[in-house]
Amino acid sequence: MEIKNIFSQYVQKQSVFTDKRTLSSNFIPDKIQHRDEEIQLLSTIIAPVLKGFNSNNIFIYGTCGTGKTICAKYVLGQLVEILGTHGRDVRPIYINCKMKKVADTEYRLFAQLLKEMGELVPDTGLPTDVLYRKFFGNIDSKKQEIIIVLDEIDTLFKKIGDDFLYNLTRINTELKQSHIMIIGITNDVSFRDNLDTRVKSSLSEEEIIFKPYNASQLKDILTERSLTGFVYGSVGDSALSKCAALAAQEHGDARRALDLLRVAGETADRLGEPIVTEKHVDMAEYKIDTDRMVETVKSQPTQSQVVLYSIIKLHEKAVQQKQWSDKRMLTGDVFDSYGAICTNTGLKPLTQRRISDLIAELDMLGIITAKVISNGRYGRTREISLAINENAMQKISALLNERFGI
DNA sequence: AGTCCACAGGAAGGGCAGGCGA
DNA sequence: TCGCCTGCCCTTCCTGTGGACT
Repeated sequence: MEIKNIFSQYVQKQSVFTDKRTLSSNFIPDKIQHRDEEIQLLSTIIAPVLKGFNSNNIFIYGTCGTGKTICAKYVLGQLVEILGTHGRDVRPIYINCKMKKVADTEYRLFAQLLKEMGELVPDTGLPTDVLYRKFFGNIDSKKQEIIIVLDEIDTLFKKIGDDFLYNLTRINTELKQSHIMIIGITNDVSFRDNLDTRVKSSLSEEEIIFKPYNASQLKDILTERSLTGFVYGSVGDSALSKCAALAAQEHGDARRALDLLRVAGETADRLGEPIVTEKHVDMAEYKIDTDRMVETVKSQPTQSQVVLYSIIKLHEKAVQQKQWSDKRMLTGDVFDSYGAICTNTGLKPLTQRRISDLIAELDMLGIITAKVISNGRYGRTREISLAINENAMQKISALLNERFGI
């Protein structure tokens, strides 16, 4: 079919969507359902800012998709609106600490904070304390309240420790005109316990816990969003229930529920069907998992991809030899397989120590599972297995075969 | 109870790319 | 341009570890 025809057919075709943006997990609706208490508590803690008083730092805990980020953004949005009318200067800065190469080191965190304040600094080359001073100078240049939202703060803590938190809170004692407030958002409930005592005491923070949504609450959220996102009557009630039920199984994850509904709608559109049904939700579930995995693998550096490729090759070999149940993949096996692939492709091999770290990273990403086990006198190692579905595996295997296969 | 294996994982340092100031 | 500084990635060296085996 000619491209022109594809486009013209697309334009003529009826879509189930009216406004797809409202089905995105980043979309902030006018009213957030089933989070009244949390929003009220958050607002109460932040409220002193309205009178120019310093407010406490806040830590928001809750599993994935429980509305932590959206509520924080919602409340800050309202605050900025009200403060604007009072002529006060408040500046919320949102940083996602999980973003690789963006805010995953202390240097990058401060570079990102400065960027958000309109000051660009080089990616490398400057001492970190120079960035501190720049940041300090920037915020203290006028009277203002800086509210820094550090999303997924536990990821940054695991990587670089808690010095950055200590430094951020200590800045307040030196600021003459301004004040910094920190809102930390984390999935890790034990996050605070792992902090150093001096950081804990300098934080003086309040805690808010977001409980997971249940299936009925998720359905309410989906119903509300579907009213603005879909053509009236184009989403079956059973499809909404299925999205809610599937997401409820995954720790009440609203993000997941919205993704499922949106992709189910896209699937129905692509098939030219006017109503989104359970069948589309099933197809969406499979597609989301596959796409996410493939994208994650694509974004990995070469060496990580080779390590994953060697794990896939070992897995395929075990399946071929029908030894899958009794043959386990260990770090040593992966390193040997990796070495062979490097030799064949002419790639410079890294050391086993480094490969060990890369295996741990792949585990963190959920592409593989690597469990530390002890085989008694046969040593302590990691038992490795793939954690991706068959469809994703085929796509990833083809992708890596093209790059590293011989 | 002691030994031993195959690593895990921490610490220190080297090499590299890139920025800064003279 | 050059020396010096930085962060980051990686290597090298090392100690620690859990449980099967002796």
